[in-house]
Amino acid sequence: MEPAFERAYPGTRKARKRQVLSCALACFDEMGVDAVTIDTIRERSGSSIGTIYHHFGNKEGLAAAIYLAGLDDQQAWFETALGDAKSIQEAVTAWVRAYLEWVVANPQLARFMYHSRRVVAAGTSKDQLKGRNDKRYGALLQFLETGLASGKVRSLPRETYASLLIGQAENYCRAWLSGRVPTPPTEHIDVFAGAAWRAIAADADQQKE
Amino acid sequence: MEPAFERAYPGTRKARKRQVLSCALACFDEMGVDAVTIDTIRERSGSSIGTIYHHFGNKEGLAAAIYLAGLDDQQAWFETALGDAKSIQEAVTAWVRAYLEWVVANPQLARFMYHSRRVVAAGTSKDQLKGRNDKRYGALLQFLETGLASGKVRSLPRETYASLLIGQAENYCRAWLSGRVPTPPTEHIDVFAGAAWRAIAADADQQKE
DNA sequence: TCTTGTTCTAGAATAATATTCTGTTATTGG
DNA sequence: CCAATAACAGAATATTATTCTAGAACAAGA
Repeated sequence: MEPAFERAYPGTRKARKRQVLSCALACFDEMGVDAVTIDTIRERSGSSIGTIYHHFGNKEGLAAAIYLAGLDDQQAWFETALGDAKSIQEAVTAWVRAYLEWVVANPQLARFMYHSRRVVAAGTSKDQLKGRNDKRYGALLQFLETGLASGKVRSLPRETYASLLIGQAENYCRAWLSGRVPTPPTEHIDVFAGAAWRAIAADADQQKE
Repeated sequence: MEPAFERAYPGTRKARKRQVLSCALACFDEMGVDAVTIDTIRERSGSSIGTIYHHFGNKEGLAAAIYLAGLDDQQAWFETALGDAKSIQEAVTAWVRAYLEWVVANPQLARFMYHSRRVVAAGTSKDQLKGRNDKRYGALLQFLETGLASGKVRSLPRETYASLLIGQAENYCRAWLSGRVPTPPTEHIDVFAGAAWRAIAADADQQKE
């Protein structure tokens, strides 16, 4: 059972709900969201139509529940990641590492979330998503500000930093999850942490100290 | 009418087919693939159920036709992009520029393709997709080999180069297409071309000349 | 120009699927 | 123990995808 679902819906009372979530995720992952029928999920989870609709309202609600549980799990994962970082470079490395490790630890969920952001974004309030996202990036932003002030970080359009930091790693994770490359992202932590740092680091001769 | 569809299905005889493709893409883009019904597309395109199924077989076939037309259009776009590049750095810059410009020129198609790779990958033969992809990256690979030999390019795991080159730009394009950042990617060509080059460039003291 | 086979168009008929509804059974709080 | 609420189940209904049949437009050879 995925830790994300245990976290989102704990207790024996919610066991059936978790069971449905887990089976639905497996189905979505194997066949793609819109190829999966409610009846397939019902059969695989040993549940019933009524139960599924009671818990999730409709198919989109089911997808949204999976997505939001995944988002919360990621957030919890990241919250500990930056714990003891002393410098911006350490923070970036820890961040990239946490990103790659979460994907490798939750491949089905990661694949689903990459492909379904849109589905959920439509149904959920934007504020809710934005709030969670801010929390995810919050700690890193502090380091970034400091780094900018000290000249360690290259001055670039604000809106591009997130892409520069995580884009390469994300692209590789997508490739791995879809089988286009064989090596798990975690084996390239150094590569992607290094690339992220070089993407935002100032040139050597521009640093102040 | 999208150039991609004119290219894929030229001639007056295929006008209806293009019309359906274009309307379907607009519907998919506005409502998400699985929220769109065949009847919506029929109504919007002023066509008929029979016509749609005659041309595309089923809904997935319609999505696949859009995807493959987009892929061919991208490929044609890229084929001219590297034309007069003299060095690996110029090639990387031209490549990133072409990538960003295509996305900005074809936002609906780009959004659709980012979200539907999986849908199509299932239905289409992998060789077909791989062949097209190889062709897309082919010219750039030549430069990469040369750059590696001369020491201009950092030695890294082969499978990571593609992600290092295009990951940041792709991430920003996705963010722009989903409204999370306001500025069109083409206004940050320098940022992303520079980042791509720094991601794969060897450190100054490691170059041979 | 006719005619013959093919492609395109159309919409009614059917099949598959999502969702609602009604009733039953467990669980919790008082 | 007794409501009140949540969970569960599956039949009934509504929505949507797909198939089927048939006519219209078209291309190419006689």
